[in-house]
Amino acid sequence: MSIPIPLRRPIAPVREASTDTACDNPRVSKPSTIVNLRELRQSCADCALSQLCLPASIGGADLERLDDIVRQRMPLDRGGVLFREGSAHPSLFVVRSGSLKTFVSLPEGDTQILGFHIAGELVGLDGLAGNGHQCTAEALERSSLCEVPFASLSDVAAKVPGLQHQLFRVMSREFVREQQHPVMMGRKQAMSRLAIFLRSLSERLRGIGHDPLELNLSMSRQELANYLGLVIETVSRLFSRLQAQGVLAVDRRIVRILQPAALAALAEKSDDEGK
Amino acid sequence: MSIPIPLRRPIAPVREASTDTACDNPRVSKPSTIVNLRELRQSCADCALSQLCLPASIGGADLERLDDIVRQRMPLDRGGVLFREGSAHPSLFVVRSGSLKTFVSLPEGDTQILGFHIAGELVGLDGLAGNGHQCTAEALERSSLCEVPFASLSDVAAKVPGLQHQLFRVMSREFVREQQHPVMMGRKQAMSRLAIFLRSLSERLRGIGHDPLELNLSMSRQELANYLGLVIETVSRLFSRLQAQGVLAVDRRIVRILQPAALAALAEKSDDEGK
DNA sequence: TCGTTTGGTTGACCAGGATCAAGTCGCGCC
DNA sequence: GGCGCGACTTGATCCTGGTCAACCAAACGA
Repeated sequence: MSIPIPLRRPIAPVREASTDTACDNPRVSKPSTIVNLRELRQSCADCALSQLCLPASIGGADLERLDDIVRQRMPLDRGGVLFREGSAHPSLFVVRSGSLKTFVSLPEGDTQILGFHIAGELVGLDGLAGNGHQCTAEALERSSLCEVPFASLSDVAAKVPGLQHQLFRVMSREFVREQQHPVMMGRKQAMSRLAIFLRSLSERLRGIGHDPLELNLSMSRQELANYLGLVIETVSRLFSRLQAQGVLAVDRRIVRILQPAALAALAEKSDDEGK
Repeated sequence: MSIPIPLRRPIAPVREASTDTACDNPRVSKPSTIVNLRELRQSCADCALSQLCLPASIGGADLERLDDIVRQRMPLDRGGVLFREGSAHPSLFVVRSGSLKTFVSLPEGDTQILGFHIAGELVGLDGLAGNGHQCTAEALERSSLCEVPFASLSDVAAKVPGLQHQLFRVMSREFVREQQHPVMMGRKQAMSRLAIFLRSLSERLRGIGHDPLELNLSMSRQELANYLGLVIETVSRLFSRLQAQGVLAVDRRIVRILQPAALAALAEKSDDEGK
């Protein structure tokens, strides 16, 4: 099954004010992709995501060393590519606002989406093994990110033990998150898969202070189906069924969870027993 | 779908000589689970896996600091549990010989196998996020491992930049390996899934110097089916079909790849086109 | 040597989800 | 407004893989 990759918009820096919601620090005002140190330090210290991100439990002086190497990227528009499979000079990215997908391309022209990434989540861990990035990361909507070139990160982490430790923590956190994907795909009932996905997204939104019952899906049905290992028609039917049962209120990509308990039951239902 | 977890054999240390094949260094001779420093240093330096493992590109003096914290575990028998979901004091493990599976338990009593791990591979990355291990690791056959308590590892990595770097590399390597699981599960044709698995295992065996065409499966059909997101009968039928087509020679758990090209074609066949 | 057990294979049948094919809706554009 | 397009929905049909059940064979113990 192939996903038609939408045409890429140019990735050139955009100048107008971004629509970030997760952070409320000063806007970048220069066309450069690297803001000056003063602005940056402030951004890490003030960032609403700092507790989820690298700065967590790092003191003021050490935080400056981190600031030295963190680059704040210009916002990426929908379809903008953060990195591609095989690209050298890998970086670690933290999503500040918006959302991305990561995917690999398969021999016959198919793709497999590996994950969706919302604010506070790391992207690019696959690039640290020394062979460049192993997947492609693309924005699902206008998104802003912080970039940490891996080479510098490694250096600074060696000098700042707290950062090293936190880096291990967040890497492990992403590793565990990734493990949820095969758990979901292992379910043989399509309904379970969707329910697991919705609950997981709901929890992640809660983690960044959003209403966990109001899901604003940034991915298309096609992308969601691909991620779930289903076809688009099945996903569409599942949404309709959940809407008919009163579990969800679905309005295009806006999904409201009306009966969290019912959704949980669907997610946990095992494959064999009572279908 | 539930996997019946086999009865655990006692995990008590066993004294007789182990059957390791990957390493040919001196056998542990004391009932203690920690061998003395002299023996250990030698083991890391001499270990056939050192290039895949943490010592890679670490010099003599630094290697000793690593040796200080690496514990060589008594071999685990089939069914022996390395760690369980939720267990505190997480460690990183490197498989020296044998093989393990990692899995999570699901609400309704089901399980999902997350991966099979052969010599040279890391197990336990899920435990570094600070909430203990998030899955259970169990030996599929008699296996020996090296253990690195994460707390000490973190300390030493802070002092040995080369180790820190190598640690990032191997973590990323395991991260990428893990990403192959959903790629495989995303295929809708059962045959593709099995073919992808067999090829991947074959490649991993090649990486540790084994014959890549002679697969000695250490997991049961049940475990394999669970990993692939299929039922045991389907897996059994697939093996029979591949045998009938002359692609494989299957004798219980010994699988010989007779037509690597045919297997590759099956693995890469996309879901839509031609069947 | 024979039961017994455990793991695996094979067959018959069925159903859930894929496929194929029409619609429908929302939205930008002229 | 009306057109056209892409994203999504819905229906009808088919087929792969799940289910249920019987069978087989290697390993083990009495």
